[in-house]
Amino acid sequence: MKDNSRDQNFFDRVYEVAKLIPYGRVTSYGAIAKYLGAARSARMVGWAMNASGKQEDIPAHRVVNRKGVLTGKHHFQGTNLMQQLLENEGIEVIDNQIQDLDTLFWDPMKEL
DNA sequence: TCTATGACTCCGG
DNA sequence: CCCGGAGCCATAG
Repeated sequence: MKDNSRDQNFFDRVYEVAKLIPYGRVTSYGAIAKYLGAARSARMVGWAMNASGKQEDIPAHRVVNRKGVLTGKHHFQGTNLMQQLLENEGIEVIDNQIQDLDTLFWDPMKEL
């Protein structure tokens, strides 16, 4: 057990923020990373999401890249599961890209 | 220890 | 907005 303080915290932070994403809304990795104070570690947020498979309450499908593209849909179980989940929340997704992103985008820095 | 990789983002053209 | 290149940083092998 060395010092699990920082790492564990980072992952947990990401999970908590992901859980805080409102229904029918989406955000970007960079936004979460920035909110956590690791704006330059957007990739790490994605990595945390990858590990989120251990957590069932993590709506990773609400997290997309800055373009609103479902870059991580490939990591979901189903081929189009991510899109299905988003559409289920009333989010229109075309060609792996979220439509009307401006309205659906949820910025933790701005909302929290 | 070092290298490669990636669910990203920013910058210049 | 699209394209190519560079930066960043934790994890895996």
